[in-house]
Amino acid sequence: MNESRTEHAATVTIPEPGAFRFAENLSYLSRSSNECMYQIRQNTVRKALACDQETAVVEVSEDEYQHIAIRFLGNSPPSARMRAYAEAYVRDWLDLNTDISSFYELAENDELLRDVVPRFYGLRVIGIPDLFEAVCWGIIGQQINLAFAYTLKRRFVEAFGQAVPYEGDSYWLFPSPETTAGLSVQDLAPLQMSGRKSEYLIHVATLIAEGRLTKEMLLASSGCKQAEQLLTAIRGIGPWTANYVLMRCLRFADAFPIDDVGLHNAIKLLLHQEAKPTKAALQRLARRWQGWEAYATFYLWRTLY
DNA sequence: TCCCAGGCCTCGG
DNA sequence: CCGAGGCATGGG
Repeated sequence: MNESRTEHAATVTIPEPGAFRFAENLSYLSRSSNECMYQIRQNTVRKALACDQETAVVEVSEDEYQHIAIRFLGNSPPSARMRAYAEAYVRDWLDLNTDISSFYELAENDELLRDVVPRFYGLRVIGIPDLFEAVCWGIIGQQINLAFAYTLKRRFVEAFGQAVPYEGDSYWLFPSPETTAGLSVQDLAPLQMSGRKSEYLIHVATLIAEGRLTKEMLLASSGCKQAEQLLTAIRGIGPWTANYVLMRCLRFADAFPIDDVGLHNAIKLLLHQEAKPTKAALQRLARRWQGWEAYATFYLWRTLY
């Protein structure tokens, strides 16, 4: 064995659930070369994590026994807290705790999913475990093309986030709500962020920094609809952003961004139609996805890359 | 130049 | 409740 210099038993392994393929998920993670929150290299993904004041860079890969391996890079061994945090983070990120077999069963009888699901077998809804990051990504992505959204996110992260260095590269931690709450619209203008979006970001940062919006609060809702109402009451968060966040961060399987233009385009292309589906057509399609709207949406999005 | 992007808010009917 | 207009900018 050719061991590297990190000798502090700093690997956590997680058995993969059924209907999971690491490569398929890595393929989704690779969709933008402009992504700044992690780096793909060969068959692994590297990312900075922070737990309390402690930071780490981890490399997530798949070992030969169908386990996910989280290896801590760097010379200082992670604390027990950090190890536990990293495992929970990766479980959430890659959705390792969800049994999706009933989604796959449902897909077999669906005119759209019947063909799509086998193409991307083992793909999970990739999460954005941090609430502030998820809301920001939603707001940033409103109304602009995805390429520009990635650019805006990168500028925001590199201007106000924290770099964790490893082997000459910077692994970025997302800007904190506290830092963002202290910014002004003028601070964000040089990033080419619109004034309106800057207001939204700063406002939601303030809510989260003050503890007036938390994941616990949303998870304690009676259901997806009530959680959606909590979110859409916030300026800058409409139905699309709310459902996007509920899907990617809170992991409501029935979250459904029905207004999403990407979803509309995916359906149009798959059905070889001239026009995008009407709202009524979308509702009709989604009736069969009940309880799994988020997964259905994510798989349909996947067809676009 | 024009239109579309992983929308949302405001305002007038 | 519903539709139109404005927002800012990049990319095809």
